[in-house]
Amino acid sequence: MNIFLSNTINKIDAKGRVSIPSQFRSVLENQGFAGVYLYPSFTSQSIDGGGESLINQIAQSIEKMQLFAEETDALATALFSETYQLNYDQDGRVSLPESLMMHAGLKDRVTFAGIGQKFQMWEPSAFESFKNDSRVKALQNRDLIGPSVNFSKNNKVEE
Amino acid sequence: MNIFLSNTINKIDAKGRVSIPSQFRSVLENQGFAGVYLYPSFTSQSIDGGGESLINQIAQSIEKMQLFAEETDALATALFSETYQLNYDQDGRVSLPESLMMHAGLKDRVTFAGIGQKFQMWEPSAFESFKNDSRVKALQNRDLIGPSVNFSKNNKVEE
DNA sequence: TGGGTTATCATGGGATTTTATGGGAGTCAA
DNA sequence: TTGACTCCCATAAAATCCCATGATAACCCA
Repeated sequence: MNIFLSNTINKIDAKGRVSIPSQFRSVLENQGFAGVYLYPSFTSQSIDGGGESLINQIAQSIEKMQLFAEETDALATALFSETYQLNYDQDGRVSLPESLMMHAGLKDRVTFAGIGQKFQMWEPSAFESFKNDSRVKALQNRDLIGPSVNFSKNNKVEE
Repeated sequence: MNIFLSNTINKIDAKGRVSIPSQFRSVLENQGFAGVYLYPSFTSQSIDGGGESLINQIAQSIEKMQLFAEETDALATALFSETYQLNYDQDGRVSLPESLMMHAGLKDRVTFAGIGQKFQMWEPSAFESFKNDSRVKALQNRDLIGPSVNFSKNNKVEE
């Protein structure tokens, strides 16, 4: 598999360890190494995560921006200084940094949600409400997605 | 064959396994790998399914959008976090996630209905009533399809 | 054309493997 | 020492593999 899909809830144990879901690990390992990059989401109370290719994409888009040096630096600093590279052990577990736990309001359980190029980690009940809101927005914006996802209005090629 | 056609009812066994109809499997394998992508339909109480090409289309349209936009995350969450990639075993069976079973109201039997680029999975009796409605709408809108599909009284886009 | 033989397929169930998770023991630094 | 972090092993539950069966469909040949 090469994109992050589906969602699961895993436990954070007494030592602060969490298992990265096995399907996510196989995506990560396809990208090059047995670990994750995590940083606090800019837009929500969750943690964004991904592998080599996510980090490369972000680095590239920062380079491409035609900004004054200071602004680019500020963005890069904001992003990278809060980004952690965590290698998981042979059981597939990492221990989360305090600041990320805080940002997402995590206690003893965490929802891993695959969203394609990256995944997010949420406090489970917070994720539930976000998901419901997302579904509503997606329905409103379904034209953006394109004709291929036949998720359409009057549809019906059916029979 | 490269599109999904016709419909069959298969059993969900005690372990929660279902056989993907063999004709569907051959479509899927033509697309690259021995598995399905499943997600809850946005518009009905059913499960949408397809192969590589369906998921690639979805992924591409989302990639085209901007990386940090809030809307993009919401859209990607709505689509991907509820999408499951299930590789079927050598008998052609998958086990369905709880949340999909719930969404479609499945118990011990499921109707697979081919609708071209993708297929749907329905609780059998729910599918029956949906099919009847669809046929009425399809007849009303048959001009939309174009002259090439001669989709006359005895219908059948099939074959 | 009809009848019998072969494949193919959906399904049941036992055996094996994977996965998430708990906890012990070792390492290193303050 | 104490705490943070590994590495390693144990376990239970879930997913997957593998084999057997019956039913149906496809095939073949007189």
